[in-house]
Amino acid sequence: MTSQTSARPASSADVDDCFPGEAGANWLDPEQQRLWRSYIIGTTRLLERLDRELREAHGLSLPEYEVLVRLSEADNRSLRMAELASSMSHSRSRTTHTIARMEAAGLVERFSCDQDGRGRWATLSDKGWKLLVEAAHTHVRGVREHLIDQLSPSQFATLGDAFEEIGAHLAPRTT
Amino acid sequence: MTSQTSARPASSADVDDCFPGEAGANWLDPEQQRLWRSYIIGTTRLLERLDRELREAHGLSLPEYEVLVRLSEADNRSLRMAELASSMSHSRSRTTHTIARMEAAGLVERFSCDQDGRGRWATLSDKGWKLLVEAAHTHVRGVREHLIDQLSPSQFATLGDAFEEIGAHLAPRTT
DNA sequence: TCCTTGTTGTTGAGTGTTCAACCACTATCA
DNA sequence: TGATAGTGGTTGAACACTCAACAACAAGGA
Repeated sequence: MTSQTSARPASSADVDDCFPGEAGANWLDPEQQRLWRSYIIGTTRLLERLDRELREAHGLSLPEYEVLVRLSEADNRSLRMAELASSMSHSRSRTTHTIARMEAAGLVERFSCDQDGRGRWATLSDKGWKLLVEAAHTHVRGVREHLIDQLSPSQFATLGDAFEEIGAHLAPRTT
Repeated sequence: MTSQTSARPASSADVDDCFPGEAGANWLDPEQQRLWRSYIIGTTRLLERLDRELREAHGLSLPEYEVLVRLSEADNRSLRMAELASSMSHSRSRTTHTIARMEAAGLVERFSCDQDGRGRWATLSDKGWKLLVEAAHTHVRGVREHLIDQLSPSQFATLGDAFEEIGAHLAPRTT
């Protein structure tokens, strides 16, 4: 294993020579670096694991699962493509491709929109609903086991609230 | 915008009929659902933003930047491929592809290993070092602006420690 | 020595995402 | 009504990642 520092390009002796006069460059201190790196590694592993478990048990990726969840919550189990995209913070293009695949798999259907000739509805099919009902067990168990059960309730609450603020601060994309 | 619930497949009236006798299925409660979804959205936006800022300013993705950081910290600015992979929790295959691209761009070099005929060293080139020195400013500014400055110090510390535990609990892959 | 097993790293095919361009349509303003 | 700008959604190519298979070598025992 390697050392746990980061962000500042290096820690060896000759480094200061390579950042001449940049003492005021406001680097992360070692503790901040450690926390940041823990976050990156932890998130990488967590999302990878949840994705893998869904795939192996149900042939569903984590983003696909999220699509099913959002459609299931919507009126008539339907959402406009743009709504669906922004609710997940995905690009329109990505959403189109994802829904196209899921439609080919029979999990969702698409319908043109009467009120707005440009729009399209994505609707959860019965097959999609049934798959969601099954996959939800796997997903929830994973979130508990790998995330919630690893933390104290207050840790988990702090974590969620923190990302609430972070997400709110980062304006949604428009691509 | 849509409602903020999740994980449990739906919230409409007929849902309980669809989960017969599963009151004991241990779903996430509404607050847990909210926290979980905040995390997913926040993380999606944060990583996407940091990646975009690096790309636009330096033509470098966030994973590529992390490669540069790790190599810069290592003795002789070099790491074995497997070490590099595991330090980022990436697969060997992914690391091979990433390094191949970065080698083509002149940012790293690869050398066979004398002690172990199977092994290879990835080494940071001068060009890679120079790019890292530049990109570090962008990256650190982004981490501060979008993450650290949005949180209190104790929130940030809690977040980092939480993911330390989460990451530790999830065994590294072997693929 | 030979055989077996495990490790390191690469490869190419398949899959998912991004990006830029585009068409169809709506909204606004004159 | 016509012109213009903006929005919703799709497309295809380029790019990044996963997965399974593989080649080369190491390690250890018979």
